[in-house]
Amino acid sequence: MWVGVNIIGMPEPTTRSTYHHGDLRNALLDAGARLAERGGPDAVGVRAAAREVGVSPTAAYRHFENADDLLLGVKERAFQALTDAMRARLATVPDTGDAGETATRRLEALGRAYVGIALAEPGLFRVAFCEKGALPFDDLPNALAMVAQVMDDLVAAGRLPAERRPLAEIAAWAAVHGVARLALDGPLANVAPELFAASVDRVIDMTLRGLTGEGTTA
Amino acid sequence: MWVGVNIIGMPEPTTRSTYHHGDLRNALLDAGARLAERGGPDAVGVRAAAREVGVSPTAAYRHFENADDLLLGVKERAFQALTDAMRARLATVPDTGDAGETATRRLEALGRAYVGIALAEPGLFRVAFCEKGALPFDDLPNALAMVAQVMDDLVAAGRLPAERRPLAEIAAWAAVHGVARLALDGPLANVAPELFAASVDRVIDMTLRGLTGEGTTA
DNA sequence: TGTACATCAGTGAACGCGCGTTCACTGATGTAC
DNA sequence: TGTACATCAGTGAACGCGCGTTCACTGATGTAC
Repeated sequence: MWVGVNIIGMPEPTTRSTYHHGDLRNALLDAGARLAERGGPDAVGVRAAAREVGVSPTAAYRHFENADDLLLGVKERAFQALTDAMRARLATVPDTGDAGETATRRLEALGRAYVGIALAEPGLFRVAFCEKGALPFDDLPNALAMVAQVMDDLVAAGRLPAERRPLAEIAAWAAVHGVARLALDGPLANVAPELFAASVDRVIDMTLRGLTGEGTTA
Repeated sequence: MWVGVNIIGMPEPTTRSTYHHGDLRNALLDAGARLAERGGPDAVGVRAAAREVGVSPTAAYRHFENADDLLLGVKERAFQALTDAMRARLATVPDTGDAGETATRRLEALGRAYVGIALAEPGLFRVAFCEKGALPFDDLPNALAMVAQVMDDLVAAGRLPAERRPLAEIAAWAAVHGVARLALDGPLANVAPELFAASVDRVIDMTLRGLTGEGTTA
C-alpha cells in the first residue's frame, strides 16, 4: 500500500494509491520466503502469499502459472539465502599461514555453518529441500563451488589425495546434510543439546578424517 | 467387509456382516502405511485411511485421538518396516573368517541397504522422517542396535579406536541419511544414475575411512 | 438357560476451513497519430 | 502537445475440493441376575 509521501530518492516515480503494484512478482516471492521461514513448504501458497502482500489471489496468476510455480520460485530464493549465509560464515575463517591448515579449517567451518544455518532457519531449509520442484543439479554452482574450492585447496596442499578428490564435496555435503535433517525432523530432534553438539563434532571429525586422514584435534 | 463364508481355520469367530470390525485400529494403521507408501506424509489422513478400510471417518476417532495421533502410529509402523528391511539385508552378509573384515563389510552393507531402502520406499521413508510427531530418541533401540553392534565389533577387532567409538553409529547414520535425502528431495534427484551410484560409493568410502582409517577397496 | 440392559463400536449427515483456480470485470498505463 | 485506444495489471465473487472434526444416532456385544 503506497501512500503518496514520495520520499526523496525513492525509485517509485509518482504517487500511487492502488493497482499496478510495480514489482508484484518479487513481492510475492519475498512474501513466500517469509511464509517459508515461518511454516515451511506447507505454508507457501498462492492465497497466503497474496494475502501477505495485500493483493487479491487472482493477481498472483499474472506472475505465476500455478502454485507449484510459485513454490519453485520461493525454493530458489530459499536456496540462495542459505548459500549467502554459508558464504558469510566462510568469510570469517582467517587465513593461517599454512594453506593445508586453512583449507581444513574452512571445510570444518563450512560443515558447522551448514548445520547451524539449517537449525537457525528450519523453514527455509525445509523449503530448499522439499520434495516438490526439485532443482536441477546444475542450478547449484554457487553452493557447491564453495566446497569444491576448498576441496581443490586440500588437494593442492597435499591433504587430500587426488584420486579421492572426485565427488568429495558431495560426500561431505551428505554428511552434514544428514545430521541437519536428523536434527530437524528425525530422532535427533529433542535430544539433549550436549548430545547433539557431540554428534555434530563426531560427524565433522569423521568427514575430515575420511577425506584427509586427519580428524579434528579434539 | 466380511461375508459369512467362514473359512476353516480363520480366527474370526462367526459370521459377520457389518459393524464391529474386530481390529479396526490395526486395519487403519495398515491402511495408513499403504497411503504412506503411495503418497508420503501428506497422503496419510483420517478420511483417507477410513476410506481405504471401507469405514466411516468417524469410526477412526474411536481408535485415534486425532489426525496427528494416526500419523504418529503410521510413522512407527513405517520406521519398523524400514528397520526390518535393514535387518533382512544385514543377514545376507556372510561371515568371513576375519572378525574385523566381517564387521567392516557389515557396516558397508548397512550403509548401502539404508540408501537402497530409502529409494525403494520413498513414501515410507518420508513418513518415518517427517516433521510431525518426531519419535523420541529412545524409541529406536532396534534401528540403532544393529549399527551399534557392528561398531562394537569393529572396536573388538581393533579396527575402530575405542576413543572414537562414542557416537560412531550416529555419524555413520548421518552420512547415509544425507545421501538418501539428497537423492529423494534434493539436488541429487534427477542426476545420472552412474553419478549417483558413484556418490554413494564416495560417501561409504568416506565413512569407513573416517571411522576405521581404511576405505573401500575400489 | 433366558432375559434386561449397559456399553461398545460403528453410521451418516453436517459444520467450517483454507486451498487452487477461473470468471467477467475495471482502473491505470503507454503508445500511435 | 493532445487524444483515442490497445494493453496491462489489478479486483471481487464464485466454484469445487478434501480435509478434520462433531453431532445425534443405532446395531451388536457382553454381562448381571
